Amino acid sequence: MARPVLIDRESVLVAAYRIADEEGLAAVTMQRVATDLMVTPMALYRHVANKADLLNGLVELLLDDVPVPVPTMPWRERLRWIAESIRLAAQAHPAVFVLLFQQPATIAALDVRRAIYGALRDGGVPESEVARTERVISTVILGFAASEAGGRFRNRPKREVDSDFAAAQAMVEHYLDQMRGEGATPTP
Amino acid sequence: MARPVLIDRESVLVAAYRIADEEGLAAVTMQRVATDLMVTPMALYRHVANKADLLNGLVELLLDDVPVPVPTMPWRERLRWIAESIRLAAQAHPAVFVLLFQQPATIAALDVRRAIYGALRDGGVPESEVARTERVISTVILGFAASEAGGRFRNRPKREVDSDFAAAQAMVEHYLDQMRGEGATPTP
DNA sequence: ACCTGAACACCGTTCAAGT
DNA sequence: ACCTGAACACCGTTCAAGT
Repeated sequence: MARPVLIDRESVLVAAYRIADEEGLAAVTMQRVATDLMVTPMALYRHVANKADLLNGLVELLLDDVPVPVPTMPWRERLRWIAESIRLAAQAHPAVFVLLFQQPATIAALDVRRAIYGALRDGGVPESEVARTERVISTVILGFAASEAGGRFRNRPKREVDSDFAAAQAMVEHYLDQMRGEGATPTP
Repeated sequence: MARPVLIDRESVLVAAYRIADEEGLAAVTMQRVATDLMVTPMALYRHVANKADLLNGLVELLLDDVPVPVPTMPWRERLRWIAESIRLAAQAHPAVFVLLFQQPATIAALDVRRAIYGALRDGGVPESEVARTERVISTVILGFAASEAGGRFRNRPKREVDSDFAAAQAMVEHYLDQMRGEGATPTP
């Protein structure tokens, strides 16, 4: 009988993801991932091209963990939901999250970006300003989440960080109201 | 005669800084730094505690490269100057800049933070709001600069990134005007 | 097709030894 | 005090070989 398949790409990524979450990126080595899967390090190379490919896979896994809101939700709530989801993902997977900053924005988080576009359009942001507005507010939210994930706020009490996040969100919302133009309908 | 001293902490950091700038963080190894200084890798350990200490030293070097504005400058111009300086430092030293996100905000950039505090006070931000306002606007500017340094915008034309930065700055300035309160003096 | 054994060039770091 | 030689346990990655 043929030998059973021991691992596949997904099991490799999941094992690496768990190591990153529990012990940080430095603990994610080919040898360690292999050990956890009870194979030799060389077996991994049939499922990931190399270590860089493995790390890219982790970012994909992270983005799959960011829930996208249903389009029936009011647009403002959708944006708040996305911001909150990104922050929660950063808190749950800080090691992987910082890798997001090394990836082109056009590749990472396609679904999330589309959801933001939809909310901005429904909010009355002119089509010509939708793309830029998304880039600017995404940078603010990602910057905050990455600061938290990377440890920039590690010496600050949680309540303070929470209210800083609320302040950043308020800043974003005010910017948004400007982008919507003066003739836009008030907050739905 | 005594043998001449070959290296010191500063020469080690400067050599590593140059390698990081020219070839990225991955090229910064103890062996490579030692080779450039024409000593053995073990010689470095008399001047830096270990590799983590060396990387921390690079962040200090980076922050020394961020010029702080003179306090005679109008406060709004001081803030713009700082934001611009941070962005330029990120562009000049992208590899080292991303390390800033791994450091507590309280340790890194003490001088820069003090300069921002001063500008905010001169701008009429109430004392009780100075610290939080600094944290929020620093996060926006650092987030933008780190996005650029990390390559999140690498697929976008330079002009677009420049105008995104201007938009982010406008957002920050608007937030600031709110923090200054309604009775504050108009833009000096 | 999938995994292993052996091997390579590199890592960071230590310790005792030299000057 | 400062640097080196030798050594250690680890990296990522390749290639030929096994099943």
